[in-house]
Amino acid sequence: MKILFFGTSLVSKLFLEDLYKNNHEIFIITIPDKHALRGQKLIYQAVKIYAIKNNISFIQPAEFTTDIIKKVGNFDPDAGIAIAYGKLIPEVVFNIPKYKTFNIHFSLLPKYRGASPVQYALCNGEAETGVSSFHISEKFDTGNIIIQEKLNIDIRDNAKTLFNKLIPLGVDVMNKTLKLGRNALLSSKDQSGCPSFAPLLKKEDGLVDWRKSAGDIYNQFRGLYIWPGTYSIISQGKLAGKRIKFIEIEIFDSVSINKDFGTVHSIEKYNGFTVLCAVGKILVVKLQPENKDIMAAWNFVQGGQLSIGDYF
RNA sequence: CGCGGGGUAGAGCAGUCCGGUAGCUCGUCAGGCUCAUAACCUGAAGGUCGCAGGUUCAAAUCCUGCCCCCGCAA
Repeated sequence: MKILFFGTSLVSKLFLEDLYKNNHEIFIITIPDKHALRGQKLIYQAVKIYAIKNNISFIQPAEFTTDIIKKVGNFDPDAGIAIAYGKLIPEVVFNIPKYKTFNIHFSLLPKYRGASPVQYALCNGEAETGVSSFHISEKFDTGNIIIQEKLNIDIRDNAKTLFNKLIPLGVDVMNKTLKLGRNALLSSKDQSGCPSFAPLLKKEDGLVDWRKSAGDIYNQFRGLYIWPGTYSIISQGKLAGKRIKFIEIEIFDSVSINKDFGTVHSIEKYNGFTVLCAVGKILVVKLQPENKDIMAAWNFVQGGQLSIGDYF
């Protein structure tokens, strides 16, 4: 099949890989290159790197000019697939392919419409999520559902492990949807149920609120595991004012009711240290101080960086 | 030339301003104590203080150049 592929990130690259291996003829639309990390280096996104490596043709339009639209039309695609593309696709473009364009979304739509469905499902402590394929319409994530498959979320799952489960399922759903071809258009149904939203995450969403319960904080940690991560800022102690990123945490106790939430409560030999939450305690196992490498929380304590009684 | 922090024993840090025997908490090894231990006691090993120059009687510390790591911002 001739496939028009909209994608940018690592996740979309994994879908692209499957399409490429299945010998589809692919034309990629990905986002323009973005600025830099610490120095000023240009970063190529995963999809672009893969496209270059495998000599797949791609374009990086900043906007869909008539010229771009003409190019896409010349490719004459059978189907369009959008996965983590990162920009809104105008109707004139997503309607170009014969069977239109569908999207793979990692939630049971209409739940968790938006850019971060996996993360939000975890943050909310959901026990179940899934993958939906749907026809793209003008509004984000509102199109008609083609295929929907469920997946259980394990209590130990974090964003990384859950993505690892959802991606193969998503690839499967993508292939099934492709196989439907024109029939996908006929069989798709309106989204039913109460919609909820999972907007793009911001760095600040990673700030831990110790007034919450240990369970809620742990869910937040699971959800934001890959990005932006969870962090807190030391208010009182040797490193007052410094930011600490949490790399690995556990629920240490989920029942105690605490008044001095945010306080370092105990040092657990070799394991790390505990912090009081409004309800329960969190054990910090691995962390990354501002300007430092990732280290075991226990080692952090060894260096005298944090003591019992200090607080976030 | 975006802003900033850092490189000292296997780990995490102090010491650097104000040059003068390389220190702390752990780990490791040996011995002791103990029914026992990731507990306690005693002892030991382990460092070209990121690299290269310079100043000095003397440099982890002051000066110059370079390499590497990281946080933030975008």
